[in-house]
Amino acid sequence: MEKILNALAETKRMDIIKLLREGPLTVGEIADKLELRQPQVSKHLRVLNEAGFVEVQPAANRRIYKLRTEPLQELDEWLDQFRHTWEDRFERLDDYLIELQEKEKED
Amino acid sequence: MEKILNALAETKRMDIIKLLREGPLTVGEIADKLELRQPQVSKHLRVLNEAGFVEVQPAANRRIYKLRTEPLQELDEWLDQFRHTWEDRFERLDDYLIELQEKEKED
DNA sequence: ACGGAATATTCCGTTAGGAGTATATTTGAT
DNA sequence: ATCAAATATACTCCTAACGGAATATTCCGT
Repeated sequence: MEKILNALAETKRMDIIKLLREGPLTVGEIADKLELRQPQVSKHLRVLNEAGFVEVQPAANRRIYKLRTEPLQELDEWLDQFRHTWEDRFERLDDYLIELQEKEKED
Repeated sequence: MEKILNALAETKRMDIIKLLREGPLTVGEIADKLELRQPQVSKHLRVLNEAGFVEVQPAANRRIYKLRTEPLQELDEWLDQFRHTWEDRFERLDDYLIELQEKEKED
């Protein structure tokens, strides 16, 4: 999960992901469309690959990168644990303040 | 969105978020429970705050930090654009390979 | 007003990561 | 076998960010 978030938390990599939503692309094409240098693209693709965001298909000279959505699904599942929270969360802050005062008295 | 992801993509901050799920806590309590030094906790809370993940309630000497789920909701909404993709995505890779060969012939 | 506790901020050293350039590697074409 | 194109890797530089220690700040109790 940390790897996934780290991969996403970088503008250029996020751009690549957005771009690959429209379909697979070669390294050179990505570099052209995003106006990045080829080495940077390769490096970012490496990170994305290690986080599971892309898969590679060699085609002769080139390598075609295709988006994988599994990491995003994982992120979605991770969010599950919070979904109930942003729906029926009751205000615990007031309770906590009282609890804190109780502790004070004990000392 | 970048701020949100950046805030999440850090182990300690993620730990703080997990911890705050159980309820609001003071800085000192967070430091104790996670075995972190107080200044680091304050710094991480600063980042979390700027990303909208926490709100603060001063109580005398202390400051009680409470989790906000809005950024997570934002993340959830951002994921929407991919949800259809990981359901009914058709294989475009083969098509692309053919398309690539067409381009070759043109040159 | 003073002192202590809780927290925020600052300064510093160290490290991780991104960008640029050059180079290695692979592949197809001739 | 050689060459050019596409890509990956290595090296260097530079900046951002984390961690630690010290200090500033705020607040309450006395």
